[in-house]
Amino acid sequence: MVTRSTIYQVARRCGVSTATVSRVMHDGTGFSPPTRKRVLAAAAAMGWVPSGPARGLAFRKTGIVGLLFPDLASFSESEEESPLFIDQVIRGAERAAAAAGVAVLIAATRGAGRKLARSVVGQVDGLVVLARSLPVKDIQIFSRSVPIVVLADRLNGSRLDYVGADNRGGMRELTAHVLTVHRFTRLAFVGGPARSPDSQERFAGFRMAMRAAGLSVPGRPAADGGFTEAGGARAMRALLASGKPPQAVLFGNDEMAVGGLSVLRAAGVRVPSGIAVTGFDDIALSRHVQPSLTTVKQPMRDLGGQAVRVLLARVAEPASRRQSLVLPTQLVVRRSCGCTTRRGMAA
Amino acid sequence: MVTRSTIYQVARRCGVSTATVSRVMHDGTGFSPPTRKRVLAAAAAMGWVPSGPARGLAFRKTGIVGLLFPDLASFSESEEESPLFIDQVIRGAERAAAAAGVAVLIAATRGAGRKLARSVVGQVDGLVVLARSLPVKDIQIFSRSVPIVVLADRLNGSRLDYVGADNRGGMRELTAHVLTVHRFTRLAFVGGPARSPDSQERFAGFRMAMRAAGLSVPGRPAADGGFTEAGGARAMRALLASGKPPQAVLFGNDEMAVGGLSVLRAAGVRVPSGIAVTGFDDIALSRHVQPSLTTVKQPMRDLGGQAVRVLLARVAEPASRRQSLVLPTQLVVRRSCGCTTRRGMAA
DNA sequence: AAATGTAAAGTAAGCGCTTACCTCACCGTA
DNA sequence: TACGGTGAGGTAAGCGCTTACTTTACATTT
Repeated sequence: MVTRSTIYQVARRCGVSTATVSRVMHDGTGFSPPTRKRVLAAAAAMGWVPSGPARGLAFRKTGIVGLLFPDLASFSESEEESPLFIDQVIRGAERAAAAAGVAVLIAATRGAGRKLARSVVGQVDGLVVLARSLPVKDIQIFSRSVPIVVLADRLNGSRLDYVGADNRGGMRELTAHVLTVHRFTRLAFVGGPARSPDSQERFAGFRMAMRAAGLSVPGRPAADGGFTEAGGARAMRALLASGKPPQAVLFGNDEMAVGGLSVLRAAGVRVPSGIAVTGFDDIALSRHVQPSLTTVKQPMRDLGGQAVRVLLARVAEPASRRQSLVLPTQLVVRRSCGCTTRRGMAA
Repeated sequence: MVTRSTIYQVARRCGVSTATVSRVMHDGTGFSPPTRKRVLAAAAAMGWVPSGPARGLAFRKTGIVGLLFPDLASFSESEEESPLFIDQVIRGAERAAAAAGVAVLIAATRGAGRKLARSVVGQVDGLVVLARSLPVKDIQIFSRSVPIVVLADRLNGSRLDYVGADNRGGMRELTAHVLTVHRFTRLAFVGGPARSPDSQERFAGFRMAMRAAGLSVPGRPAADGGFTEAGGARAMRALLASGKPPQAVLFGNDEMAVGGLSVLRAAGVRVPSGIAVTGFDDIALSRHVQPSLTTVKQPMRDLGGQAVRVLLARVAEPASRRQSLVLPTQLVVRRSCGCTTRRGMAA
């Protein structure tokens, strides 16, 4: 039978008051060595574990940070292929949190997740909200109760801390690579959801590079692939069907690029000789597809880690200045763009 | 400034008692429609979010389940390649939990994680302990405070609920495939850590199939690859160096197999024509390596999900009978064993 | 008109822990 | 001998919420 013993029971068992037990447990002062020993022994014998809620109430601090994310997985085509992005973020967050001695409470806000989200908010010292896992309105509301840092897909105009990757710079660099190294001139950019700031920023980077190269700059992405593999495939099919296909297709993320690649394979178009392809994110899969995918590496784990660090900093210092952290991305040249370099060793 | 408002403040604002507010919030009875409206409005206006700790204390239930796992990642060679196993487990757990309206508290118990583990125990209604993330002794101790289900790598002789995959059956089936379909007779089994029940069970399955085929049955694995990619590579090198290499190498998990494959590639040995290779787990990577890996699919996500379900069942019904759930595995035939089938479509 | 029932709302006792404040015994010192 | 100082340890007031038990005010019933 499981029964939590309380500090009161421990106190009784060794004939002291709860205050003394509490003091011993906190390595405080106000007790003699023998007493300490007795208390420790009793606690161990009873398998006492302090009640989180009780401590939380008394301390007004739970030692837990929350991580809210959208349930990408349930929208992905394959149940099995996990959208590594969020897994990595979780890991990074978990590590940074563990380093500070706090645990991470995770919850996906699939659609009607408001109730769960609320309960999470009530339990944590601070919250990391990944991308659009929560309506902006709720983010605002909840931010009255706990510190929140927005991770990726920035909320423009908000006063909340932000951590994200340099989408614009990354895509600019990638585009420039395709433009200058491979000398393609007819590029198509496949975006994610139109209102996603991430997608917008990447598109902006694409435009910057196009403009810098003196090429005509499209006003909008050639297609919207919704950031999913299936969407990428759809977009690719559309591009193939459209009279004169581009020389290179720059996908807004890797998952779409993977979808695009399989459409090209099915259509008998060789990559990169027929059409070059690139992605964004550098998910684990990217180095293993054929041909391996040229992409921009998002420091996913760092994103999670930094988000938690920024969060904890704010928890410790609520009045500190707003932080907005833009982590650098890194161009990862593999085969799909036409380079023959053998970087990013294929497995 | 972030300030949590309390139920007391909400009560004052609309001139009722805290009891009334609480009742309204719980959709209870004992208040008039107009009162209800006032309370709701006040709560919304103040952005009130119930305090988790306070509820937890009062209810003696937090609505959180914990998931403890070993920090595989920090031991893996590459920082980037994530050991998908645990990511999937987390996802499965998160989903099952969300379906029941509870959140998941995760924490890796890297070495000195006892303190964090303790605090997790204090915060949750129940705990899933993945593999050997906690010393058996601690599992026992903590199980006096909260229901615990052991996930994978069973604790033999324990009275705790258990959820795991059919390692023995899976490996038996795989071995039989290699034996009968491909007619190899010189097989080598590369195990994980010697004391890992998972590894032992897989080896047992291997032996069963060998015995059934009338072949000589080794007393111990041909090598110990520690379940890591690097360990698998080491093991493969050892096998190559050992005079007469086997016709097929059955790795105890996919990560080791991947390590083995790269060693073979580097050594110029073709797979499967030179040496056939198989894995176990079916991590996402496996279908993308060259050649794609024949393996046994562990229902990783299900494992996490079922673990949580079993846990919640026990939380709801502490006295119910001990559950021991062994989930079926599934043979996934790809190219690395010599089959030319084109199942498990390569990406 | 008194008795009874009922819906609405308040009172206050916890839940398990922390901690400010207090008591007590015992020490050294003037 | 009286007194202040000090270390050990106890008391009890919260922390924010739930809920059993009451109270109050009417509406019904006899």
